[in-house]
Amino acid sequence: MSNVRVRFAPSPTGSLHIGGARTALFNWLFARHHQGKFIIRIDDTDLERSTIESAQEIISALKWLGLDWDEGPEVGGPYGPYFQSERLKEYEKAAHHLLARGLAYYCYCTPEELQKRRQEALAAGRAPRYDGRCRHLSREERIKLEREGRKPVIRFRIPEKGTTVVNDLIRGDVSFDHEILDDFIIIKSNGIPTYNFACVIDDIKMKITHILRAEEHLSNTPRQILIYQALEEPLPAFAHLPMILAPDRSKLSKRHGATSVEEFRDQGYLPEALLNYLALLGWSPEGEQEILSLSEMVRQFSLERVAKTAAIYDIKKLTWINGHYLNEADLDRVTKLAIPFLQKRKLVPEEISEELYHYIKEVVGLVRTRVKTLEEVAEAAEYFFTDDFSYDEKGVQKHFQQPGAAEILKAAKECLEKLDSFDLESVEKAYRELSAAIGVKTGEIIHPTRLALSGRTMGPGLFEMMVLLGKEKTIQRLSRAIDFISSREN
RNA sequence: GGCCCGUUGGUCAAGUGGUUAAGACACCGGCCUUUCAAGCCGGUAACAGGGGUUCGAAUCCCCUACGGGUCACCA
Repeated sequence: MSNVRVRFAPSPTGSLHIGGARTALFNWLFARHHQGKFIIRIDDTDLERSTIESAQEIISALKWLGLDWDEGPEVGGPYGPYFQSERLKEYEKAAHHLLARGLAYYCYCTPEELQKRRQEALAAGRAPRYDGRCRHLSREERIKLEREGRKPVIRFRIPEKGTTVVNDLIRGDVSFDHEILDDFIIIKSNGIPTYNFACVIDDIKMKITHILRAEEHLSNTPRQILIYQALEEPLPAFAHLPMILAPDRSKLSKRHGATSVEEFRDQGYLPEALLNYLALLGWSPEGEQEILSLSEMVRQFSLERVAKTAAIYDIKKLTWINGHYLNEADLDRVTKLAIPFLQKRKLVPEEISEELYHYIKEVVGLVRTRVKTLEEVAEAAEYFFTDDFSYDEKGVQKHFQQPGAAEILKAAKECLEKLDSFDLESVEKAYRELSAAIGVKTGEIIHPTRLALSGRTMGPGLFEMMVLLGKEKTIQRLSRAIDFISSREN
């Protein structure tokens, strides 16, 4: 029995980013490895930017990935609610506790004033810190400011001297001098707590034992530690995960292509592939095996093998891993996953009959070995569902514009027409015999035939393709190619 | 700018004082083959720079450079 309790606490201001997904994954792996609890909490204290749609989107992305949680939205739990916006009383209580003990105070500076001072400080080359001017306001001064109509915020009083050390499980001890910390806001003028405060209160209330989050939070940590101390609460362990960067080493953003879990899903990536790839960004398994199932990752996961270095994400490797899983996965599952992609291209109807399903399944089985995403499956499968395709121009030059090309196709067509059964063996046998009979290499029949049937120079094995397409379609497409060649010649 | 973190091939990365400095993706070549993939075999390619410490440093210390994070009534 383990008492490990970790949480993933996204703010619902957008979709689930792959960085966030990686953080969620590491927390999940850590919890499962230690047989602890994985908790989801929605940090929605930013009233302007938080949306319920975003929260739902993040939750559904997590579900799609298969990262299940023991406590949180939808499942509840003993330490709820799991939306910060529903826990306002808790923060208020804690803030007043600090206020009463002189560890926090009201500040009446307006955002405009603060902004101005910040800019002045920056321009003068000074650190843009809060100057502490409301630190020692008398009762009279406060009343006066309030009469001016100012709504105060509550600030936390940073101890003047000393340093706070963050004992990071990944980075070791990191110390921060209190001189660089300023009295930060814990409750905004609208009564809502800020992140640094709310998350500490919740982590305490939810009995979180380990905080695994992205490195961008490292410099917030001393402030949070000071709050734990002011509240006389034990500290959780901290571990700051390396960032995930775009190929140009900048922060990942839309201009770098897909960044959200949802987008990867829509481009035809499989959840297990994304998870496997994400696990490898910042963590490494002990052996040389990089293709790992979720349970294998759980077994092996350890913070000791998490890197300190920011990682640049590489879509090529993700795609390679996806290709692997695409081929390993159960064919029925892949078929079902591929259908929406075919529908998007209007290759199959909304309603799929059983007969059509079986055809699709065969097509998917044939093309998936040579592509890496579901999107590519649909692309590669196109000509199995429509006659409306054109011939690859290079292919035409290479295979149709050779002397005798039309004759070869004509001979092929006639030879296929005579076939009683149109299965793999008979079709292949017919072609081999034909090539011997007319004295050309098999390839000289195969290549133009492939182009005639698919419009492409590459694809699945020709005989499989012919059989799947069926005798009628095969002959029809050969005729079309023969006509095409003669129209070009004239 | 202050503070903090980091720096091993193009990318992910192993490595914790003595290694021919792993492995994977990508790239290149070969084999296989009806094409393209896959698969198999092989190849190119790295310890940011400079000082120390040490018999010996990718590994420890310092400096420089570079990259990233943070400094909000955002999280």
